[in-house]
Formats: sequence, structure tokens, C-alpha cells
Amino acid sequence: MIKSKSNPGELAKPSSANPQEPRRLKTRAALLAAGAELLAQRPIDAIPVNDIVDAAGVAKGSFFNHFTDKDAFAAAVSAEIRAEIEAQVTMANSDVADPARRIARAVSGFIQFARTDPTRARIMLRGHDLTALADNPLNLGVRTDMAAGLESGRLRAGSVATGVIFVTGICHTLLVAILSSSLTLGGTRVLAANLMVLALTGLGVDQSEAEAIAANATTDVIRE
Amino acid sequence: MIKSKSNPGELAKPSSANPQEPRRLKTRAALLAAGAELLAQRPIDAIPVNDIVDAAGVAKGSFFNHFTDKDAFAAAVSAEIRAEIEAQVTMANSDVADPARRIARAVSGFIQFARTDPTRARIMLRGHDLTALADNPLNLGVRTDMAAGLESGRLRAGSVATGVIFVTGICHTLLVAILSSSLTLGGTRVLAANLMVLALTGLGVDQSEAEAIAANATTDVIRE
DNA sequence: TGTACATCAGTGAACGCGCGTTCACTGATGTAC
DNA sequence: TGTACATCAGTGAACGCGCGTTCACTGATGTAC
Repeated sequence: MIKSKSNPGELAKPSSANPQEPRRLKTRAALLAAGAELLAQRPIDAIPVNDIVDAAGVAKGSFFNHFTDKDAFAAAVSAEIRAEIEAQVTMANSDVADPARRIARAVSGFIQFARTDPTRARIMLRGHDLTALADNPLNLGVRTDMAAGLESGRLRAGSVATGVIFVTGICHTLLVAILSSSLTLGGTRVLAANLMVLALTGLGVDQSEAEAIAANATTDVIRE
Repeated sequence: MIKSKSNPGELAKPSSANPQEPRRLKTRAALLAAGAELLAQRPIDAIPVNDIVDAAGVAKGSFFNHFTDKDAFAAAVSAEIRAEIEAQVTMANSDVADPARRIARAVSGFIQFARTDPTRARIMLRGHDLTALADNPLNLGVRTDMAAGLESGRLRAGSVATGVIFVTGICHTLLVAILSSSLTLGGTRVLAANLMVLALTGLGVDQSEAEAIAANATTDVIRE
């Protein structure tokens, strides 16, 4: 089995000049899309390859033309989702400097992702097991903002680690709550803003300013 | 298949005057103990019945004398753990009335459980999937305390639901962090107290009082 | 433009392993007398 | 106390299904001339 180092678990692509590349990509995309639907409902171990290829409309053998095994497939689906959510959160914060506002907008970015693509959001949350929390894209961004906020005195917390656990815990559980309810756009914004107020005041931001930041972030980033 | 309504998924016990009852209980306990060890490492679908009975030192057939199938077995292990953690948290709050202190001590109770029985704590956290959050013993107690705290004006949050998500999210992620690190008793107390200060000040408690409550709860409930 | 050819992704029947579940039998435990 | 018996949990070999994985073959796509 030849593996590409940059795509662990996925079979090596043929040379870039391959005329069959579009055909490959179409099959691969169909498999990943089917995987996203199924992985939103149950973990990879509970999904037979048969179900994946049936949903994708390709032959069983094609699955193994693209992925060494089921776990590599699940990892590829997750990687795709991580890239999407990372892009969305980065975009929400593209020209914001204040750590308090950045954190509020990052949380809002996750919520917006959950609203526009609940299927993929469910997979992201399901993947959050004990080991996944340390080196997460979610955590990395928050850690940077938290460190900057504590350094400048804008935020207050016992340590960077404390602040990161605080924010990611709230964000994670808020996403779970939103995905398992069926709130309207307005209801989602209110719930998210309420939680952000608690989080920001906990981090030392004035009540009234926290309310302004939360209202702004939720109406700005969470949209129809 | 005859099931007892009070023990869904477990096979009906014979009449209470059964002389073989001690023998049954011993086998059952061995299976549940083995299940706890294995379930702390991987989900039930990834654990063959062979592994469970080997670890328990009983024959494969015995497994099905006690449980209708693997899922019922996993549910029985979880129920046992829930009962233990519930008892521990209830005890930590047995003569405390103030909602702020009750919440701090409940979180400390979970942490103490994670320190004394990390294996079972891991299973409890692993089980926390999307559906498990709504009707949890964890959530039920916090919901009661949060409602009382908002009603009396002791705590401040947009709604009971907001406050519950806030506290359970922080507690959950704190437990994950503690279980995946190897902090000393002192380090655990400091991290926990730091987070409780953020949580309590977010809920409207004065900074200095929050610090006192957090210090008291962590030193009192989290012990060697 | 048309035909022969090369390449490589797609196909799906076949394989065989692993695992959940069953069940006829064993033997431990307590009871009767 | 000792022996025969009844009960029921424990046992583990056997079964067969489901599923992951393979591989010889098909056919789609683009190229050469």
C-alpha cells in the first residue's frame, strides 16, 4: 500500500497530469458527501462500507481505490469539515483586533456553521472525544486570543489554560444545545448572546459592554 | 426473551428467594468490572464480547445469561456509574443551601469522582453524546440550583437554560482537561478554583466572594 | 475526421475472518429425608 | 451426618451472518496517427 505523506491513509494520487483526474474527484466527492450524511448519525464503526457506497452510488471496490480503510475515510471527512469551519471562523474575525470581540465572533462563527451545515457540525462535535480537545483548530484560535487578552489586561482569568477551557466548554455545549433544539434565528441569537454575556463578564468585561459585544457579534455573524 | 421492566435490557432475575443469587451476583459483578475497564478505553462497538468475558474470567455464554446483548451491558455499566456519581455529588451538597456554593461544590464533586475513579469518569464523559445532555443527573441538579439562584436574585443569567448550559459546559470540559492531564491534588484544586471564579463572576457573584466560595469548595470536596 | 490503442478508474462477485448468539451439557449449591 | 436429588448458573463448542477487503475484469476517457 502506497500512501502519500501529506494525505495519511489516503491512497497516493497519480501524477498531476493524469487525464482521469476529474473522474477520480467526482467519485471521491460522492463518497465524502455520503460519509458526511452517515457520520452525522452514527460513528464510523457502526457504518458498513456497503452503506457508504450505496449512498454514494459507486461500487464497493471504488471505496478502496480512494481510501486504505474505513478509519482513513472518516479522517478525510473530518479533515474536510475542519477546513470548512476554520475558514468560516477566520473570515468572521478577519478585521477584528479586540480579544473580547474576537472570542465572541469566533463562537458566533461556530454557531453560524452549525446553522448552515448541521450535518457536518454534528460530525465535528461527535469527533470531540477526550483526545481531540488539546490540538484543535477551535482551541488554537481561542488560545491565541486569550493569551493576547490576558497579556494586555483586557481579559481576566487565572491562566491562559483556565480561560481556554472556560470558553471552549461553553462553546461546545452551546453548539450541542443548538443542534439538538430547533430554535429560530432570533432564538439562537438570544441564547448565544446570553451565554456570551456570562462568558465575557466572567472574563472581567463590564456587564454593559459585554452585552453590546454579544449583541453585535450575534447579529453580525449569525445570519439567515 | 423475558425482560424486567425496572432493568431494561437485563434478563429477569429469578425469584428473590433464589439460593443461587450470590453466585449470580458474583458473575455479574465480574462482568461489570471488566466492562468498566474496557469501556474506559473504547466504545462498546469496538469491544468484542470475547474481550469482556476473558477479562471477567467467565465463559462467553454467561454474558448472555445476564444481559440480552452488548448494548444492554453498556447501559448497565453506565447506570452503575451514574448512581455512584450522583451519590457523591448529593453527599457533597448534603447541608448546603446557597445556590452559588451548591454549584461550586457539585462541580467539585464531579472532579473528586474523576480523581478517585478516573476509569469510570472516562466512561461517563464518553457517554455524553448529543442526546445525553438533556436529561442527565448532572443537569438535573444544576437546573434546580440555577432556578433557585435566579429566582432569589442570588445569581444572574438570561434564563435558566442559559445558566445550565454555561455551568455544565464548563464542568464537562474541566473534567476532560483533568482526566487528560496528570495534575497533582494542588494543581487540580487551583485549576478548578480558577474556573469556578470565572463561572461565578459570570453569574453575577462578586469577584472576592467568588474566590472565597471557589477556594472553600475545592479544598473541602476535592481531597486525597 | 475516424480508428486503434493505452491508461487507469470503476465494478461487483467472491472470499474468509471475526464476532454475536445459541444450546445441550456440566457441575456447583443448597435441600430433603 | 450422609446420600440422593432438584435447581439453576456456568460452560464453551458450534453456527452462521455480516462485513471488510481483494482482484480479475469492464469500460470510460483521452491520445496517436
